Amino acid sequence: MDWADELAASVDGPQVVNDSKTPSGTVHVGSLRGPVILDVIARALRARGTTTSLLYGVDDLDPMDAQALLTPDAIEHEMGRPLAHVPDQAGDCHASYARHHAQTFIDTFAGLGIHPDRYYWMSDLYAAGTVDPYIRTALDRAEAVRAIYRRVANVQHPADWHPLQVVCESCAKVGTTIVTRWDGERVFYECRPNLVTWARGCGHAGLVRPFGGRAKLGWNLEWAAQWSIFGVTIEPSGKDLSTAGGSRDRADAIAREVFEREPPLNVPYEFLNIGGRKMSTSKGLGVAAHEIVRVVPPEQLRLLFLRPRPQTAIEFDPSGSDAIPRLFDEFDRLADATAGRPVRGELPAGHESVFRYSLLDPQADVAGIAAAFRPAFGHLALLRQIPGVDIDARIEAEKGAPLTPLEVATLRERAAAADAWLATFAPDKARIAVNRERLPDEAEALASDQRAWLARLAAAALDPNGPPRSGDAWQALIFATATDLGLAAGRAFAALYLAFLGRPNGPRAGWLLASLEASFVVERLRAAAGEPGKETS
RNA sequence: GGGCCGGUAGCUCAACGGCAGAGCAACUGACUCUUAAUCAGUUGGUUGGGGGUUCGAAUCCCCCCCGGCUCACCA
Repeated sequence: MDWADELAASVDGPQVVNDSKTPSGTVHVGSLRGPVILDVIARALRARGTTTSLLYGVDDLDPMDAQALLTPDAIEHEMGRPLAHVPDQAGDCHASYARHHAQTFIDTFAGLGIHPDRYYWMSDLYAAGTVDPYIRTALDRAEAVRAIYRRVANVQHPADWHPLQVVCESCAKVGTTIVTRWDGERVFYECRPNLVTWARGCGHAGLVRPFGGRAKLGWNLEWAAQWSIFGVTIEPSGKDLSTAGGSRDRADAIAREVFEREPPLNVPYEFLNIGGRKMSTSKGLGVAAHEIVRVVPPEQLRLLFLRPRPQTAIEFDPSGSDAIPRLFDEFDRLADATAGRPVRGELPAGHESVFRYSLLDPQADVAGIAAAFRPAFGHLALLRQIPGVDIDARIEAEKGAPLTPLEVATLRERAAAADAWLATFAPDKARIAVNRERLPDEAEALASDQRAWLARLAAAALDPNGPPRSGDAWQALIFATATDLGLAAGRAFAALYLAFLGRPNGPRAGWLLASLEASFVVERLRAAAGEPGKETS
């Protein structure tokens, strides 16, 4: 964890770490990198004893622009209105659309162990008059703001443009209005039908005191105002904002030149790419966000996001790959190292921090958690596919002692994740399916000594006391018959897997056979041996 | 067009001025209850290309190639 600890070591004095988000819709997994980085920075600062507060803003006075999330008849009326004023479409008792969607990301953050000291709502700050001084300054210095836009972003606003949008007194929209005059107390604004493509203004014009929530600063100015209001010292931002001439450059310049305050330290971060492409559920590229959350538990997801340096793009391609099992393995390796168990291979720099920051609870008993027994994900995925396996008993046997409550919880979490993985991303080679219809084509590759042994096993299964009933019994019979014929155990097992699974390896064969009906097993053994199967009486 | 990130073993990545490494995969061997386990070992590299700085460059500088993201309207 070089990056967060280094960052924490590079700053002096109390720190205010901030981020904010527009509650316009659901949160997708790629967008969780920012909050994780934010949280890790705060934890790293606190680990050094730095007084730190972690803030998260809800930009709920931003205009509604997510058409897809509205009912068709609500689009004309709601598009362009402040999110805080749009009714909750879900109708589940939230005061507004903004409250509803903000709640989903607050819940998501909490699920990832991210608990800001305070959530603040821009609609509240505007209503309370907290933003008014910045509105006044921005209007007084509108020419300076326009100059910044020209210089920094090469954006040429009209000479009468002002960095403020009034909530229209007639139609209540904020996304459609433009301010063209400021007399020191009131602004003149127009609600234009065609100012933006995604919402239609009503044509109203008026003169209004733009304070107390009746108007909203432009995005870049609102950002800079937040910094001044809260004394923000560190604020990460995604590459979409951190690009040259982008929002962050503009907000930085506005902070310095208009609000006369040094902007916070930026920690630009890259995104999460799925298979080399930006994760996008809407385009059908990559993977739906909610699926990943089901397959990757919170602590592994934190690890995924915090292990690389923020400015490094994360390539994550869970589909048909071992990326997810590897993520679990890496987590377990870090746990082993933290617990003082021997670990193969190299460890990342500052691996203790990487593990500690991956945990949900910042106050967690790191040593105790690291020492806990964790079943390997790939192994668990295998066990989940074998019928009749008592997973709890099996894992407990592997540990060699009763599982603690924490270990049981980990096992449950991983078993669920393994099931979800097998149902979605797992490569075919990770899936075990007994081919019940017919002998797999791959069984043609069986050698004559293997076929002879399969016939022998089939015969042995029928005499003298009927087929084995347990995995142990099958396993014993497999070894006994193979030894009789002088067949190496490895070749015997390979023959079984080819006959039943169509592949040269598989799960513990005795238990696999025990999970199937004996008649089917015998029939298949004979078929694979080259004997007629159906005709056996 | 501007910006950012990346290109190192088959895959995922580390090394950030001092002998190019790990995990996984592959391959070899061991193991009579093991068969995706465990253990031991092996293979695998012109660090995208070219120049420069340096006693020494994957690492720093310049140019180029490739891949990706992002901005340029709004937030």
